[in-house]
Amino acid sequence: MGPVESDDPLYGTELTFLLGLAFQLLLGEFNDRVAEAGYPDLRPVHGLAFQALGPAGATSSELAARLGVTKQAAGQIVDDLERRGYVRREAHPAGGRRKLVVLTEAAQAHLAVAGRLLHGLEAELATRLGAGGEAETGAAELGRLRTDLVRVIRALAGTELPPLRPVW
Amino acid sequence: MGPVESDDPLYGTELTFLLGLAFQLLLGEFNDRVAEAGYPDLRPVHGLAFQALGPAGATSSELAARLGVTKQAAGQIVDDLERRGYVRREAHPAGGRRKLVVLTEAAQAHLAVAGRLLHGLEAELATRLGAGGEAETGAAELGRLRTDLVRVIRALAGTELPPLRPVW
DNA sequence: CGGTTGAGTAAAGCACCTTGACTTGCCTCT
DNA sequence: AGAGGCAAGTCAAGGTGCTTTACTCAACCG
Repeated sequence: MGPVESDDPLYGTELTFLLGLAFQLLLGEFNDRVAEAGYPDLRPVHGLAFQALGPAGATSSELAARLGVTKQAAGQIVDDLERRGYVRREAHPAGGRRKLVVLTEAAQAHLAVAGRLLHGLEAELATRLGAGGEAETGAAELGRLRTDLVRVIRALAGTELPPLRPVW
Repeated sequence: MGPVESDDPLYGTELTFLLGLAFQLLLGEFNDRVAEAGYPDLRPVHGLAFQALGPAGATSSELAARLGVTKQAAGQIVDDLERRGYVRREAHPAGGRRKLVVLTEAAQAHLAVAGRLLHGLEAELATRLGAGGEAETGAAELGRLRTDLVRVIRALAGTELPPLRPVW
C-alpha cells in the first residue's frame, strides 16, 4: 500500500505551490504528447490562439485582447502561424485596415488532436488515481477537483476571467 | 444565491486550464501583496531561491539544480540578490572553488513576511469559499483540494518531484 | 475637408534564460 | 611528484518572446 497523502510531506506545502506543480506536470505531459503526435513546435500559446480565433476567426487585435498580450505580440504569433500554414489573413467584411485571421484545416485538425489528447490524458489520470485501492473512483475525484477549482477561480476572479498567461 | 458550479461554463473546460488559471490567480494575488509589503522587485523565483538556499545555505550549483536552471542562470540570480543585500557569498567549509551562498537577515525577514502573506491569503480564500452558504466550510474544502492535488502530483511525478518552473 | 480614431506594422529594447568556452582549485592514479 | 581529470564558478555571446515607442493607412464624424 502506498503512502497516505496526509503523511506525504507534500501535504504540508503551500496550496499555491501544489497548484503550480500540478499544472506544470499536466501541461508538460500534454505538451510532450502534442509533440509526439506530430506537432513538435506548437507551444501551448498556439493552441490557445486557435481557440481564441474560433471557427469565425478574429482580427489580430481581438486575438491580442483574448490572449492578454500587445497587438504587436499577437501580430508576431499570427505571422508565425501563417508562415507555417495554420492560419490565413483574409479581407475583413467590415473593411478598413482590418484583416480577418482564420484557421486553416491544419489548425482545425490540430485542435481536434489536442482535444483528444487532453481528454485521454485526463482519463489516464483518473485510472491511475482510482488504482490506489480506495473506495472512490478516480473519475469522481477528478470531478470533485474540477468543482473545487472552479470555486477557487470564481472566488479569486469573479465573473470576468483574465486570459491564461505564462506564469512568472 | 450564486451560480451552482455545475452550471458554470467553467465547469466544462479542461482540467489543465482550470489548474493554470487557479495557479495564475493565486500567484498573482500573492505577488501583488508581496509588492505592497515592501518587496516590489522580488519575483516568485527569488522566494523559491531563498527556500532552496535554506538556513544552511548552498553553493550556486546546488541552487541551480534545485531551481532547475543552469548554473550560469543561478549565478546571475545570486549576483542580483547579492547586489540587493539578500544573500552573501562566503568561503565554503569544504574549500575548493566552492562558495557558500547564505541568506542575510533581509532575506530571512522576507521569508517570514511571504509565509504570513501566503497563509493569510489561503485563510481569506477559505472564508470566501465558506461564505457561499453551503454546509461545508471553506477550510474543509481547501483541505480536500490540497489532498486531491497531492494525489494528482504523485500520480504524475511519482516520488521525485521536479523543480517548479515558469510555465511555458 | 481637417481631425480623430483604431487596426496594423516596423524597429528597437529588455528580461531572462541558454550554449559554449574558459579558469581554477582539488583529487586520483600511476 | 606529476599528469590527467573533474567539478565550481565565471565570461561572453546568442536567442526567444515579449514590450515600448513610433509610424502608416483607412474609415468615420463634425
